[in-house]
Amino acid sequence: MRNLTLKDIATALNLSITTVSKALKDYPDVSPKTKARVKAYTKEVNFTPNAYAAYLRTQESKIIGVIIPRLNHYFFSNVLKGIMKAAEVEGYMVIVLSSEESYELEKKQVDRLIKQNVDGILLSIADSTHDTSHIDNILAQNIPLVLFDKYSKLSQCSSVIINDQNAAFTAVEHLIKSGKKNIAHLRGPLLPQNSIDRFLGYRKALEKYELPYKKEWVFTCQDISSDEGYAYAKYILEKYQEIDAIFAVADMPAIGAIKYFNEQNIAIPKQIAVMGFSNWKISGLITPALSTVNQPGETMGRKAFELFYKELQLLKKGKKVDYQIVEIDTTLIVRDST
Amino acid sequence: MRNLTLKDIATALNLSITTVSKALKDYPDVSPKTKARVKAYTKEVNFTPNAYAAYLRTQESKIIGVIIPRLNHYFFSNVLKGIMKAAEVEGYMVIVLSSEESYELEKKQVDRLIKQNVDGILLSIADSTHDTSHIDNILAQNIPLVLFDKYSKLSQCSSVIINDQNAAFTAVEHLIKSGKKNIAHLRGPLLPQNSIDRFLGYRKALEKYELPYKKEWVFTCQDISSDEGYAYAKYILEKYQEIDAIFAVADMPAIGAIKYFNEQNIAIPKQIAVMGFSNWKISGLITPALSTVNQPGETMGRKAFELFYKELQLLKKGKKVDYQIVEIDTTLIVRDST
DNA sequence: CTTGATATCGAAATCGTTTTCGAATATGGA
DNA sequence: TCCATATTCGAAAACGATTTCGATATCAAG
Repeated sequence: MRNLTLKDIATALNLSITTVSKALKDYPDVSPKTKARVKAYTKEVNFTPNAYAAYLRTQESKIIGVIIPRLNHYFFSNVLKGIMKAAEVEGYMVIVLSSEESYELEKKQVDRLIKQNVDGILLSIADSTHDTSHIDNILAQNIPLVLFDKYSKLSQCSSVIINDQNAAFTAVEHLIKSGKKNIAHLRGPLLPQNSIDRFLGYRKALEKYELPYKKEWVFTCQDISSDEGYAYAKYILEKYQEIDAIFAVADMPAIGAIKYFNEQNIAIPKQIAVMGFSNWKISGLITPALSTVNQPGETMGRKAFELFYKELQLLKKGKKVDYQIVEIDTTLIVRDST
Repeated sequence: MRNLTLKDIATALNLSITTVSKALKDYPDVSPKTKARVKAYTKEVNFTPNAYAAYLRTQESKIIGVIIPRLNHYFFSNVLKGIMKAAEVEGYMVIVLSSEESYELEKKQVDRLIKQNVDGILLSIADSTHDTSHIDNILAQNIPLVLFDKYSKLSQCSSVIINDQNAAFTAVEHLIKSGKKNIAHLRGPLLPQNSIDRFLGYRKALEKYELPYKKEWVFTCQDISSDEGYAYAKYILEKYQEIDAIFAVADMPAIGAIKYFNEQNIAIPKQIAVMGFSNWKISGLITPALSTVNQPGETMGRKAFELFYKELQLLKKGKKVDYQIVEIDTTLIVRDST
């Protein structure tokens, strides 16, 4: 039961391969009558041209590649969802790869996608990525590239991001306005821009409201896990009893902290408030429900695809494409933990 | 900066396209010397044959398609991870599609994958899928197919599953052995086999330990959400105070129930115990931590790919392939909610 | 009746591999 | 020296679509 080919259609309709192909693509030099005949028949037998053969002439694979740092990660799953929905509308397939937060693997995955001749690459860089030669490599080959969420200030390409600094500022400001004065920060690793920006937002908020910044109150989460949050919560309770609020770089550490405080019967938010970041599904389900910053993953994904698609159209027309940076709005979500 | 082709390599080395191709594929009729020369050069210039052109001859795309019911779903993310890791080892790319639990969309996605000429399809059927003609269609075209987790008893094809009935039995048995006597069940929708089997496991456990089965104590979760769990928990507390344990078809409803009980200051597990199913990441992080059944997603994904790969090898050799059903072990995870 | 324009179609080249089959050269034995 | 057999290579035909360009048919105008 081999797939049908243009030739099959042509012989069945007593036409040439050329005419069938043209009819399907609405070329002006085939009569409306034959067009209708061809289209009716191809619909009847459910024919669509072989994608790979088409690629060989057009050099368009109608496939894009997406690399995310982690697969089982609520936020990135949502981004994927946004990408796929948008891709489907334009008839694109999505190949998904994971870098597992490893720079080496990320380079390798980029290489695989280039070899696969995808029409574009959507990438969220790994925390451990410290140089951008592989990214520049993509750009050098004129493959449309869009970074999302985890971007790099070093590379000159389209990106879809949130304003981490402002979002963090707003979150910490909310803690301050609710009366908290000694606010600790569970920050992310030193490398990714997002960690840096959220940390800067935290500092800026303290500064504006003239609260003390103490670097002992900033704790670094290497892999942004709940375990780290749990451990730091314990440490804070033992060592810095004056701390009355925690702003975490992400929901996971915040949830870990809440778990520990629950176990110790610490009143949240009365004795200590906890603020997360990202608005994972889980954050609304724990007790107390976690206040956090909503980071609209699906919207980011959709935007990222749209950016790619626009670039591709320009590229096909031979026009100059210059990169664009889209900032997605975040919102503060106040629940019971603050 | 066009990609290199065999022709480029051939002219550079003063050989024919044929010889270069053969050298790369270790044909016996090219001398070790030229083989070495070709391989050294292709490595130097980082050449790999164009995948789509190769497809045209070999009819192998080295791409598989995966359809899952939901993208932002911890369990399926883990399955994806397992599939991708295994696929990568064999040089396969993975196109991911989502059916969003819709039968119509699932049919469409299957169709897209067939049109894309993927080498195989890995599928977890949607809850709303009520017939299997699209699945039979895959099989009819001789495309290797592996179902995972959400399978159907109707289709004769390879599957990777857990023993839902046994797993549920063990979970309920644990509730009984911990002294609970009036056990309610938040079941899934009526259609998917998994819901049915978990429900049957629940009944079997009650039966074995001679506990009453009351159909009023079985509540159906249409979309297996935390909201449903929350609502049913409230209903149970108001209407059936004698119920002292809940076995949920999945973690989400269980977590919703716990949330409500926490709000009402109900002692878990003393007054009412709660058991989930699937072992989502979140279930260990709430308070009290949720007892559940571990469903090893990554292992399932890996196994599913392996099954596909084995089938493909047989198919290529023209051997008869008959389908296989692999059962993955689950384990009971006892935490603080029981 | 010729000419030129227009509408409709098809032959053939092309994309980059793979693979069959035949040609050329080298090797070895009688 | 000559033939038979290995060894090593390349020409060419696929794979299935797209697209350029030329061929034919039709028709109106001169």
